[in-house]
Amino acid sequence: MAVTVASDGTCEIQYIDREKVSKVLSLMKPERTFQELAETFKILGDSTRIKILFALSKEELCVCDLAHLLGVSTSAVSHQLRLLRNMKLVKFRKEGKMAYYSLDDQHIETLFTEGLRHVEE
Amino acid sequence: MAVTVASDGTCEIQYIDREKVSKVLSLMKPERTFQELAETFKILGDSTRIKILFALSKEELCVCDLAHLLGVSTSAVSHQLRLLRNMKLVKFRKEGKMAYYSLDDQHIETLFTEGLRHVEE
DNA sequence: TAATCATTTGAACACTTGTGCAATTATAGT
DNA sequence: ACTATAATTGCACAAGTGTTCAAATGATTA
Repeated sequence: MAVTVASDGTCEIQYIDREKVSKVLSLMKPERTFQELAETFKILGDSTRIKILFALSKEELCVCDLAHLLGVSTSAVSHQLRLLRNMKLVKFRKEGKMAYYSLDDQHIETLFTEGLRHVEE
Repeated sequence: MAVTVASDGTCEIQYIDREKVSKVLSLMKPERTFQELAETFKILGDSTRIKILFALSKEELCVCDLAHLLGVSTSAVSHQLRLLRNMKLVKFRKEGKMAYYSLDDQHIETLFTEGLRHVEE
């Protein structure tokens, strides 16, 4: 066995169960899938955003309603809404000065319902 | 209507649909629940950790196997494993020099299976 | 046209996070 | 005891994140 270390820090020697590793390797999803998966979860990994999504799953609301509901500034809510909009998780409709937001992806709702089940045991 | 702004930046005036807001308010979960939910998703919100969990859902593996599988350093893997250990998502068994890791929470598996369904459409 | 207000935006900031590096621990073999 | 090695750990640092503040935008009303 060679006794060198790859420049990227990955160990080159050490013990490896080739059989297990190649079996798992064959089961791995493409890199892109894992990245999208991580991105999806990352969006849900913030309590402000979770609360926004939860609230919108119950009712269509404007920015100010959301701000009141969560006890944060409208600016903070708006920044997060933009993120959620870019990820196509919420949509909005303009009515005069107001912007009414609602969920754009009910998949997400089942995802965090599943998460709730996990947290609430 | 008063025209002041709360010190915390929350808008005090602006239009609020009291009925909708109080309805949603009554449906909100306790703060703690949202935080735990966010924490859970945050853990899944990193592709290295996702891959580790995915791999471990297929096979019990040692740190070096994981490092090879993912193409990252054992140090990086170990750092992440500690996180996952602290969150009680993985467990490990020591055998000689090796540490064999496996999933400790199959709930998580269903969670990211659900996530996969969402990503893979 | 002014004034008001809901919302958005950009810049700045403190804070968090993931990884590399180097040192360390623990176990096994010689 | 000495060496080798699997894994862990602490430190440092670049990159990323969430919020605030102030300014800007766009719509409504006087």
